[in-house]
Formats: sequence, C-alpha cells, structure tokens
Amino acid sequence: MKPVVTIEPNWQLCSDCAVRASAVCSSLDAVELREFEHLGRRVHFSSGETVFSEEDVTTSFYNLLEGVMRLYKLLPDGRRQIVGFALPGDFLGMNISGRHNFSADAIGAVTVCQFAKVPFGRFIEDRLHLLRRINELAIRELNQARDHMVLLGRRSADEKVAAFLLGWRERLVSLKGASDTVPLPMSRQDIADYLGLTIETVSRTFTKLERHGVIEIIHGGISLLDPAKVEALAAA
Amino acid sequence: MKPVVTIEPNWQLCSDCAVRASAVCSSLDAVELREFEHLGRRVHFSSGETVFSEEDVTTSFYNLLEGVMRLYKLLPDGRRQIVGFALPGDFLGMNISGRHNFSADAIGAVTVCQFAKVPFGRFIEDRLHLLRRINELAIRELNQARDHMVLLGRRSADEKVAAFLLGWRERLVSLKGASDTVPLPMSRQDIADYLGLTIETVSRTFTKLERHGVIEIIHGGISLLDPAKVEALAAA
DNA sequence: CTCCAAAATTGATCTGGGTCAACCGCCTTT
DNA sequence: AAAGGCGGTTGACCCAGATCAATTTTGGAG
Repeated sequence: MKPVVTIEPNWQLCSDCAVRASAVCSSLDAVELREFEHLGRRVHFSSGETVFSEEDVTTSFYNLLEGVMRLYKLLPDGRRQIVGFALPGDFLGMNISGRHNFSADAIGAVTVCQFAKVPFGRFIEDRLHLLRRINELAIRELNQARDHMVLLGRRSADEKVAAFLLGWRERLVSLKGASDTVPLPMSRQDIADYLGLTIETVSRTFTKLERHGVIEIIHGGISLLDPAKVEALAAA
Repeated sequence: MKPVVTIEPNWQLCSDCAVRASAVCSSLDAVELREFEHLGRRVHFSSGETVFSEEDVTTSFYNLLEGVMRLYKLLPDGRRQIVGFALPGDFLGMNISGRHNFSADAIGAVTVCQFAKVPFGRFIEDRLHLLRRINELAIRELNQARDHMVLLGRRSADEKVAAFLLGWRERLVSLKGASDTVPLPMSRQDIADYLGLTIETVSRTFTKLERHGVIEIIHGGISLLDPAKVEALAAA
C-alpha cells in the first residue's frame, strides 16, 4: 500500500503497445495513432493503490496496459460490492455526470495509459470510428453487467463460484491463450465482494470443489481439473 | 396475454411525440427529424406480450413511447432476473453480438417506436451527435446497472424494497412530476425478480412497512407516507 | 533464520430469507 | 350469484449462507 506513483516519459510507442489490438485505440489508423500518442501518459501504480475514487471529479480516462484492477462501490457503512475486475485492454472512466461512479484499485502492480479528459474529448470529437469503438465497449460492459445481475440475484453460492472461475478463465484465455491453470491475483475478500458472498463461503466452496476433485487450489490461483464439471455446477 | 400486435400507419409526427425531449431523438434537429420520421413505425403491444426475446437476432431497435416493460434474463431452469424496467423515452435493443441479450415484455399496454436495424444504422452512420446521444444513454444505463449490482449483492431485503420504491418513484417523478402516490404496474413477482427476492418476502416487507406507518398499500401501487423514513431504510 | 501481521481455512452456531402450504380477496366468465 | 382462477397475503418451518471464533498458512521485515 505504498503511495508511490511513477510517471515515466512516454518513450514507448502506441504502435508497440501490448493492448494495441484490443483497446480503444484499435480503431485508429497509423496517422491518428501518432497524434494519439501525445495524449496518453504511462503511469504506474503499485499494489493496493487507488487509481480513482467514486465521486471524484473525472479528470482523466484510463486504458489499462498491464496488471489487474478491482472496480467497486461502497455503501456508507462500508459494505463493498466489486462491480468488475479490469484487465489489460479495458478502458475506464467514461461517465456523463462528470464524476466517476465507482472506485478503482490496483491489484498488484499496474500500468495504465492515462488521458487527460479535455484533450481526449477533443480528439474524439470528430472521429466517428473512435466514438463507435467506445460505444461498442460500453455495450459490451452493459451485457456483462446484466449477466452479473443474474449471478448476484439468482444463483447459489456454488454456482456463483463456479461461474466466476469459468468467466475469469475465459477472459484470461482471450488475453494470454488457453490454460487450465487459472491465476487468481485478487484476494478471497475481493472474490466474495464480487460474488455477493462472505470470505468464509468463498473459502469453503473452493475447499469443497477441491475435495470433489474438480479443482486444485494452488499458490496464487487454482487449477481446473474437471472443467466440464465446473460448467455443470455453474448451470449456464 | 392476447397475441395481438397492431401496426397503425405512422400518421403521428415525431415533433408531436411525447418522449421527444428525453429519447434518443432529442439530439436531432428539425430537418433530421423529418427524415427520421420515416424510419420509425408505431407498434402496440398488449399486456404480457413479448416485444423481443433474449438470443433473438436483432432486427429492430425500439423507443418506448407509452407504458412499462420488464427487461429480464432467464436461467435454463426458469429462474428469472429482471435487469430493469423500461419507461417512456427508454431506448432498447442496442447490442454488438447481433442478438438481444435480454427479453422484453409489455406490462400493461405498450406503444413503441420501432426502427428496422439496417436503415437505423445507416441513419446514424454519419451523425456524430446521435451516436453521442446513444453512447450517453448506454453509459447512463451502465451506471444504473452497477448501482443495481450493489443492491443485489450487498443489501438486505428491507433495504432492497425501500431502495426500489424510492428509485421507481424518482423515475416517475422525472417523467410525470412529483407525487407521493407511487403506481406499481408490475406484479409482486416482477418486483421479487428485480430485487433478487421471493414474492413472499416482498409481500411481507410491504406489509411490514405499512404496519410501521411508512407506506400505505393502495390498489395498483403504494403511497409514501414517510419518504424520509424510507430513505433511511434504503441506507443510501 | 525468527517474528509478526495479514490472509486463508475450518468449525460451531445463528438467522434472514426461502420453502411449503393455507387462505383471502378480487376480477372474470358463465 | 356461483364458480373458478389468479395475484397477493400470511403462517409455520427450514436451510443456505452469514456470523462468530479459533487456528493455520503465507509473506515480508529484520
């Protein structure tokens, strides 16, 4: 939880960017990309740092380059609901009220491409394809949000955990390729707050899945021993 | 549940439209509106009819003109999660997969302005302001979706019901002006499926609120006797 | 290495909300 | 007006998951 923010000169080029293909910028051509390069600034955050907070006035948008973030909302009494986990390529900060509507913390070391709101807004202004891309991302997120509502409102603890493991794996697969080893950089508390459960229930469910030979709990993650069984449990 | 769909000639003009100011079309100028008029077709649905279903290929977008709709997703075993209620001015059907990702039923009689997907897409094509408007609506919905995740994952039954009553009233206020009489056109089952509860719990919670003199249950809705108390219960 | 703190697991117990079931108005339909 | 049905309410009981309470494991810091 060291409050250290490192800003390095933007020596790295968008064209070399790891998330070039999947991020907002995928809609830009070579010429636009060169102009776009000057808008973004690479910023590092260390584990546990807050990138932005709910209700903060939005001054920047963020494109996650490396690492994982938890996106969450808090109730006045401290109860927390994680509304999503961000992975490289995700675009954060869009809103209409001028304020963020959730908070975002780094889970482990994180690198983002930060855009000041005003110049970014100007850049979009007359670029239909970029706006279309952002719209596409918003709609994709809206779908995920609705799926998550079903999970939160209508699924049992077992189903929630199973669905989470599959969903998380799926995202990692499309990012780094298939593997039955699923790293879980977030804490049990994070998982609980994402699934609307308690830390104890998450832990117990993991243990139960392991006892049934469906997963193996390994350091920093789990191994999917029987993906088919997990899918059956998730009752997709 | 009569499967009667009435399509009337589009004699009514956009400029007279009740939702002109709040809907997608609010971003159009007079000239554009005249062209836009030919794209939409007024369609009526009677109570309980399905306007579109999850997984249906999207052929149309809809602008709700009159009435209320429930938007929901079903699990294979029949469990239902209502992801939202649509009111006049709401725009439905945007997606990227080419398929709807939730179903939509009429609650009571409904009138929609239906747009065929292809011509509507063509119309948007080079109209930045319209795309911006749609983006704005998508982001607004995303915020609502996240708020609802907090409700589903982290609030008690009492809080859920209280928050629902306030939220629903708020939407009606901004549509038809302030009133402490809150019509509830949807069934108890709908409310339960929206809040991730059972019909019994919703009914009991209503009764409890009434016993405590906080609301009065009236035919087709409730009356907010003590809005402040309800807000306290919702623990916003 | 040892020590400490935080994270995770496990067990025992409790309870909010679910389940099951009866019943009560109402609107319709005949 | 009787009958049937559907939506809603109410009561009795139950259970999934929360809560409370110890451990145990892990990961740094010195």
